[in-house]
Amino acid sequence: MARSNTLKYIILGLLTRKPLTGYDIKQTFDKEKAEFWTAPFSQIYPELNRMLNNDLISLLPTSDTNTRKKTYQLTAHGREVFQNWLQLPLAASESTLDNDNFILRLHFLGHTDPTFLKNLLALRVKTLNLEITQLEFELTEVVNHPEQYGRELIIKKELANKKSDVKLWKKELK
Amino acid sequence: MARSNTLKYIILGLLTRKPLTGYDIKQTFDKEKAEFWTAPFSQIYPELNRMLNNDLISLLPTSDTNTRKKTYQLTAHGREVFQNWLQLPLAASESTLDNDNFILRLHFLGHTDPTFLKNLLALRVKTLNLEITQLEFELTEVVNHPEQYGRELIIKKELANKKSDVKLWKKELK
DNA sequence: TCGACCATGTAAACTGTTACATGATTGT
DNA sequence: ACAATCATGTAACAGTTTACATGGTCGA
Repeated sequence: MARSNTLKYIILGLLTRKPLTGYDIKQTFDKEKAEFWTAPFSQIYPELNRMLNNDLISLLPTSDTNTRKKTYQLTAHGREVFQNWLQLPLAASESTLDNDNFILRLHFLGHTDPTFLKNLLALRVKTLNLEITQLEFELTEVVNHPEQYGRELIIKKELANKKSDVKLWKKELK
Repeated sequence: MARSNTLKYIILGLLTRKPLTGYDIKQTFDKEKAEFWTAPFSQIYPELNRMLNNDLISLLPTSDTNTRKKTYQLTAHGREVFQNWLQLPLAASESTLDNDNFILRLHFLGHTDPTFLKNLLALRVKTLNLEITQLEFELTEVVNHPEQYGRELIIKKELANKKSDVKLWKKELK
């Protein structure tokens, strides 16, 4: 996922909830990473400084002067950039939504915006159905090749996963 | 998956089937990528030259001198390196096998080595069960946080996927 | 002859990982 | 006093993507 600057948007997303330090952000990654993402300090701290320079975040003023701790909060600009990024996949007509971009956005949603959630789920279901059609086709091709038995198992796994996802999101859309 | 030099092993794996050019390898990626992997020419060609220098592959002698086409085949050394890489996750006791490393190895298996396939599947099932336990726990935590509704959905999706995988691999183990 | 596809590469920029470096705070 | 954890960073390296560059072959 090069060039998409994912880390920046994850940090923005985490800061929409509450102000955090770089250390807090790393803790959150370690706790939630299984379904999500991870990044080392050496990536987080430089990114925070870049974001500070770009006016996406600002230092939370603190009376505690004798500590090196830096707590960051979103600026108005940062909040706007994050909202635009959230909406991005829904902007283009005829668009699709891959799993990473879907998961990334879903992660930050609560119960507050059910319409947006439904749009996101609907677009993902549409994309999944396209992928399922393609995989069904690939399966018919590979069954004649016993030397690609491993690949056949992978396709079956992917099909089962995607069908399970469609079922889950459709349930949520009701 | 940095540092693990995945591309090298994928190329070795593809060449176990038959000799290929860099262009052929790219074609294979494009065709099989959905369940698998992708890489641009700018990554493939330099990698092939590195592998040639390391005696993992060699140029297939061809009478066709007036073409720039380069067809590569595995050397004995390359074949050995690939076999060692395949077995790697099974070597350590108390090891686990993440999805990427599992899929990567599974992709190259045919019907020829059912024992190895079963060992691989068994290790993956073991790992999946550990991950499922962890996700069940995270789910009990997140249900009290309506502001993390999106994350709750992600955990549910991951749980459904992993349980589906366990079912599929256990069926294959019988 | 012209466009699609075959065929191989280099350069620059970006993303991500590992190793290294430093020092403060908190609990036992 | 000592260990664990809090807290912030730099440097070097590895992997990946995008843009650029070049030329051959084959069918309509």
